[in-house]
Amino acid sequence: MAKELKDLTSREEDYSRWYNELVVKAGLAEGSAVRGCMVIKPYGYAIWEKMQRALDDMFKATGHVNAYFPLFIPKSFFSKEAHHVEGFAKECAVVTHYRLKNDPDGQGVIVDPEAKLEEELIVRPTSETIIWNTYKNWIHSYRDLPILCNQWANVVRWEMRTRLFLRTAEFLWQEGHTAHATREEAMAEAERMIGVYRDFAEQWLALPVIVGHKSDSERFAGADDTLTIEALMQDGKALQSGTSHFLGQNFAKAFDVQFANREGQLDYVWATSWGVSTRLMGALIMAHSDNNGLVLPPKLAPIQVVMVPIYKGQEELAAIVSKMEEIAAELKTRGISVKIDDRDNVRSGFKFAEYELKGVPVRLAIGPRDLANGTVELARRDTLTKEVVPAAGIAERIESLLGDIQRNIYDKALRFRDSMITRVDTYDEFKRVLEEKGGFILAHWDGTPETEELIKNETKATIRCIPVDAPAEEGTCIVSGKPSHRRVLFAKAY
RNA sequence: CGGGGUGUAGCGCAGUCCGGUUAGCGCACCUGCUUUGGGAGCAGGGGGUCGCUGGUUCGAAUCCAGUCUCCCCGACCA
Repeated sequence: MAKELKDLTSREEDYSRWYNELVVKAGLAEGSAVRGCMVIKPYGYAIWEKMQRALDDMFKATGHVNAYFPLFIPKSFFSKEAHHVEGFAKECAVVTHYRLKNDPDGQGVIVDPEAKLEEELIVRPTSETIIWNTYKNWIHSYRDLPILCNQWANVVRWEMRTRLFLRTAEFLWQEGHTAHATREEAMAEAERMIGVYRDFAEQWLALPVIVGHKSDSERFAGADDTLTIEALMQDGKALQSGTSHFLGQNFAKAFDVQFANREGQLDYVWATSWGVSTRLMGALIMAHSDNNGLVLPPKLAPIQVVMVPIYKGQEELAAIVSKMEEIAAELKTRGISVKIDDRDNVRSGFKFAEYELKGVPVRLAIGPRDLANGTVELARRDTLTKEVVPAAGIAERIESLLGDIQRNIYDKALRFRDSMITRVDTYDEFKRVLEEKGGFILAHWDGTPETEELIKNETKATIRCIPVDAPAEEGTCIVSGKPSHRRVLFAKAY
């Protein structure tokens, strides 16, 4: 039987197809009846739930609480912050009516023209406006600050082109919105949260990221500063995986949110917002998968250990399954999720391939030979290796193996990422590296939007970020030759 | 929104150019037997408003018009 999955290839087009096919075949998500939207299937959603839980814990640990704000935002809210509306107006879904009626001329229903809304409602593309309209009522004194809220929600952005997980019309995310008494406190909050995202990406997704500031032109609409984590995919393209914005007093001024400070004077509050989305699922898939399918970090795998019996006849199966249940019980007391696949309508070889496609980190096979010898066959997904080991002490061994796999996946991604960072000093070299190798490029830039725009138009590469840990280094811009004080990070991006 | 492709069984496709038996094939599914340490074999069986709407015709999956979906590329964007 032919392999279901195409080969992973570095050619851009094929990589796109491979990604899409993998997402569908591994049972993560599929297209929907509505253009640009997706159905997240139970297996994919289970991964998202694990991400949610881990992130939520990290938010709580940094003093945040959850809240919920409306899906619909009155249109007028968008005109209050000029940059914000410019950034989002073009891609919003708009509710204009509130009722349907039977079509008088035939079957089906039509929009009732009588039911036109006086003010249109915008389906939230992000919630800054409605939240700041609400915070206005919550904040009167410095004693009301800080407000540290997070919202888990869906948002809609009517993008022209969509891709499963990476850019869908509707997507799931969390958005934190905080209000502070001082500029310094708000800046510290924005920096703390990008740090939370970096830790989450590295420790849970096993994904190394580069933290930095966005350039003026890539900054969030309405922000004074945008911090980002940038990850590298296996095809050499970058993926913005999370952002944290310092909003200054822009939204406070737009929504007139003032408070009395300790000195009894009125001042506008300082704000941040930060978010990560189901796009992280795309990052997870593209960063680690191989030709056999997904490779999931154990900490996010819905099934961490799968057990496949190898048997002839019902009696043998019963004996093997009973042994497996014994091991499974022991694993469960250690908090490890286990599945025993005792289906008798597919053969073991089929199951092996299927769980590899789904990225299950550890596989245990037990056959009559193992029963006789007191052994099990232990296979790991990340290296595709297997060995026969004693059944005694297997739970402990698996627990430590899961940790090894988590580390190994991260280390592998880190080695790849580091091998794909190239320093260049001329524009010719820049173009050559981009063409032949891809990945991140560190180069000097004169800091002007004109140069940035020119590079983008000529090469499709953008400034992913100005890394926070970039050492001061005198040099000259690769395009204009003007002086530069540090290198910035370029790449083609999703 | 521009260019290209696509839509026929749960999935993947052929058939469309050149209209004409009861619309086929592979996988999956069901039944039986044999198999089982890396995607099993044989035999039998079930499953279709051919994306939707309208038109041409004695007759449309096939021709014409309109419309929608999904995929790829570009612009936009997280």
